[in-house]
Amino acid sequence: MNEKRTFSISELSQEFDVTTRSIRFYEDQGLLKPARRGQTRIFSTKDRVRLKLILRGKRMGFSLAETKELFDLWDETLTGNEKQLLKMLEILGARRDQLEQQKNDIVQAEMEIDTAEARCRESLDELQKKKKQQGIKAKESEPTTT
Amino acid sequence: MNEKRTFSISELSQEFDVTTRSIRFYEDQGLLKPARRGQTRIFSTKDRVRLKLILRGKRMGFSLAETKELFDLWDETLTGNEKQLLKMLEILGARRDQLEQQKNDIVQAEMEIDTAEARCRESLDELQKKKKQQGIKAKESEPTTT
DNA sequence: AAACCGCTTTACGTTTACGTAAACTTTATC
DNA sequence: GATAAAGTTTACGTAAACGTAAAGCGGTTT
Repeated sequence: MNEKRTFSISELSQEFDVTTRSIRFYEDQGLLKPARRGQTRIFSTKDRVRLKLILRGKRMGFSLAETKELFDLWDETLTGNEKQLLKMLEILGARRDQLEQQKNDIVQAEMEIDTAEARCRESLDELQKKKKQQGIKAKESEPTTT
Repeated sequence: MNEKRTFSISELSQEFDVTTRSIRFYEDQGLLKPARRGQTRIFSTKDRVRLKLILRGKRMGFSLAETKELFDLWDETLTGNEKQLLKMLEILGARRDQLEQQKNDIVQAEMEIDTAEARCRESLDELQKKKKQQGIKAKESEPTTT
């Protein structure tokens, strides 16, 4: 089940198009905890998943600190203290609300893009018409070679 | 049609829950262009709309620079140069793609929240059962007062 | 007139998320 | 065994987005 593949820093770097510097930084901030063989980092599939989550979080506007908070909380949750579990549920609820907000934002943005695009096309059409008109005028005033 | 109401900096600050410092900063960066009566800023409804767009942009992970780029481009677009219009359409298309990506991210996030929540509830249920078991044991071993 | 309020500018400080360079070790290749 | 390639640490630099004083201006309330 739990795949036991491992990854080098450059493999992950390439796969997710992120610099090794960033990956090391994420480790430094406690978001990743790769094993070590001597000095070199060895990333597990769990690390890989977390990296994916980090990047998605960024795309969604989450700071690294926020993402780390979630990771930590999730780890604590696994130990199963009741208070932790309730807090986790609370936070998950908040996340859900946030996602709703983002969905609304997206819908709004899409509508605005629609109208903006429409206006652009209108303007373009008008320009095209003017061009054609000029073309006709030009032809009318063409000197005849006969 | 075009409402001619105006707003003070503190009105906007309160309405959108953003500091006056931020608003001034947005102006400084060229995102807002309020009129002036003497020294004091007077914001139009257009400024208000732009502020709303700025904030939504932030929630969606856009930088101020990106938002400014869009504003500027849109202003230029109004002058109606064909090249500008085409570029605008291109950028709008890119935005659309980005929104699609964000939608996917949201769907993924929602799924993960679902499973996380489910696990939390399972853990809680188990804890509850254990509590009940202990309760029964406690009753069984209660000394009878008769 | 004094004190207060809201607004202003100027300017230095701070946090986040890396970039970049230097110098060093480890691993692979010829 | 030299040399390149990939990895490492250390450390200083930077851009973005404000925060946070400090000090001044223009009304108005007492």
